[in-house]
Amino acid sequence: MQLRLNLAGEQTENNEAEAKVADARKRQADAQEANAEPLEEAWGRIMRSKSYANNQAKMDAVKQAMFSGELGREDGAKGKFSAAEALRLYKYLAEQKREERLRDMAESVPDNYWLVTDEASLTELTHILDDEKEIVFDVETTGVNVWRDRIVGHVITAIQADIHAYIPTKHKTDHPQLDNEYVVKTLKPYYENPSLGKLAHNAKYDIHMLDRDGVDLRGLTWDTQEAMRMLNENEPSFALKPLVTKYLDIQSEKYDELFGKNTGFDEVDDLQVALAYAAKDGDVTRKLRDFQREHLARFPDILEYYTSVEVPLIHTVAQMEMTGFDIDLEYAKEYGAEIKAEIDRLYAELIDELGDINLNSPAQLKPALEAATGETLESTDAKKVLKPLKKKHSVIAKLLDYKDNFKLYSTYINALPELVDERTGKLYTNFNQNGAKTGRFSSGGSGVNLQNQPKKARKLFTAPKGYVILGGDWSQQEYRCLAYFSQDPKLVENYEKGHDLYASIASEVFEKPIEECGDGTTYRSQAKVIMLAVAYGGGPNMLKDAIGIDKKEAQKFLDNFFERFPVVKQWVEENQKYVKKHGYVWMDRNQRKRRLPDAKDRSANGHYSAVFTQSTNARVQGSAAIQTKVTMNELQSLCDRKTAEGNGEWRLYCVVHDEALVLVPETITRQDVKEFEDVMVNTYIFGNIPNATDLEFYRRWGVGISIEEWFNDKKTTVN
DNA sequence: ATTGAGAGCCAC
DNA sequence: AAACGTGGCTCTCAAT
Repeated sequence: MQLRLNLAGEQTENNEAEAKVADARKRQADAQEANAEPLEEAWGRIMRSKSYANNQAKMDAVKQAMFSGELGREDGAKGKFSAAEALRLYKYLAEQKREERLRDMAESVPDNYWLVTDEASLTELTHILDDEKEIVFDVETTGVNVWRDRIVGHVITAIQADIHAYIPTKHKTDHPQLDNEYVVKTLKPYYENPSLGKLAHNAKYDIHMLDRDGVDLRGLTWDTQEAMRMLNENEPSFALKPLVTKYLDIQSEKYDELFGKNTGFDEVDDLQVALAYAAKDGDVTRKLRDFQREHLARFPDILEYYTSVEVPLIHTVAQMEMTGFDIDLEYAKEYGAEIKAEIDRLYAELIDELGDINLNSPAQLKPALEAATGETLESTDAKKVLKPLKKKHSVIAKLLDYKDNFKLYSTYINALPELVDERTGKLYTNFNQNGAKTGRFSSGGSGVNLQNQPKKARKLFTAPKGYVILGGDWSQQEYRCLAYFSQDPKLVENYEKGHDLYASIASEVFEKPIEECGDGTTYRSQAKVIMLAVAYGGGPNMLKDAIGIDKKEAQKFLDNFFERFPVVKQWVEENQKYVKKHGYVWMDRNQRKRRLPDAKDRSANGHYSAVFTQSTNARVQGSAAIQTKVTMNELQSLCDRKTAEGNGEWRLYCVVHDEALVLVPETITRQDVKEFEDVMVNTYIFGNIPNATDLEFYRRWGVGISIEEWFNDKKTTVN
């Protein structure tokens, strides 16, 4: 869509507006004459309609415009004014407002917003940059997909000089503009200069886009989006405009509302409009940073953590995302066909038994299943409801089998190959370094979440030729964190002596000698779940579902645990007390908070609330996430160092909470593995609790090869 | 056709 | 005495 703008008629604008009003009045009069219903009456009728209630804000805008005479009825409108017509008029009104707004923007560009479209101006800008310590940068693009879209212009704010420049390079316009290659070449030394500080909002996006143009951005000092996640993880939106409106009281329209949802910025043909919009982002990003820095200064530990861990992590994560994933398409095809055949077979058999229903519809499935089994089902939840009935009814066993296969096929095996990028042949995902409110990563955005790939799907992820994946899994990361926080002597001793934690817990909780609680015993696996329940703040309901026992027994296990580990119990209670009093809890070394304001309110009426379990869980989960993040930055340094040694490229590959993977040349040595392990184990330690990590090689992710096995096989192949 | 809520289920 | 953490994707189903 091209934007229709007429900026030539500045002087005639008033006349135009007057003419518009006159025209509207005339049409309104014509229409009223046609059906003789006064506007007041028509609106009185519409306001009683359901449509009005559903679209009140829009309707009110139309109503106001009609009563003020700005807006009349539709062209050629006949008969009674209807709610449907009012809604159509809203669209017309919104479009008018939009065009008016764009005109205003173009006409009221501040003097310190520079449109740079010739070499002399760009040179002048670079001279200003030579004197700057810190700049804001932002790239405008054809869209929001970093793997597909391209840069169409650069925003640079020179903070000291208070100059906000927009350098368009690929706008579809008759206006002259500089060539992108020339601009990139000119700005590259500034973008890549680590001692010229850079601010941005969602810098990872711009880092990716610049990388596409061969620029390795360095010197990032502040990201206003990530900073906001430090200041308030409960913020409803982390987009620049809502934040600026909320905290700086600077109004700004959303991109979609100004330019349309699927409009690339290159389609903005009026460069004054482009300047007004783009340069403002640079301007407000700097203001937002100043605001955030002032507030974070009150929490020096958070500020220190933010600048030393979160900010460098942005570059680390961008590097990791750029690595991408090789997907074994052949294998996916074969394996997919196999699963599909199994799904079809099971489907046919199930339809025979249950009738012609949609097995994926819980609403249809529940009654059909009840009829076939004679059971009364609470839901069709596989884990909770169906699994316990699996042995009793073969149809349920079959259905569970079907569900497993269907999920595996539709979400993973069949879906992954579809998501491979045609340009590079790799699969990409987005990692959000503060996607979870606890500070954990989330992943997804392009249809693939790398953090919930089942083992069977991980087999599709292969190392490229000449490379192998090296993975490290922190052993019991969150429980070590729990031991550290609580300082429970039994837990601490367990980790200091390197004993089997689950066996120790089983022995305590079930009062059995440790010999009966070793690997593979039910006691041990149940102890594992109990520990999980404790760390996640789970109660008896969660535990009973997890191990398939009744609630009473689950409660007994929990009681036993807390009786045997009273220090853990005390620590959990302290967290609850703390959150009740303050409305938040701290992560490890006060690096960040988890704000749970409901805890303060709820305490007034004495009800137990989810925030109490969250208060313990957030501390454990959030502190573990800090360990992962600090270590990731070190792993990135290790990769850079190893790559610089010249024996092939090392790259960060993926992170899944307590698991970090790197892609390394298959010529990797035992000494290299030792260095990787050192980084995993020694970068971030929870006080007196040592870390441990399980290392494995993968040709296919999920099919582990032990370190010994790898090097022994190597020897035989080399010889 | 597109959108949003809810159910369900994958991971740690 | 109670009580169950953090995400994202696919599917259905109903509403535009």
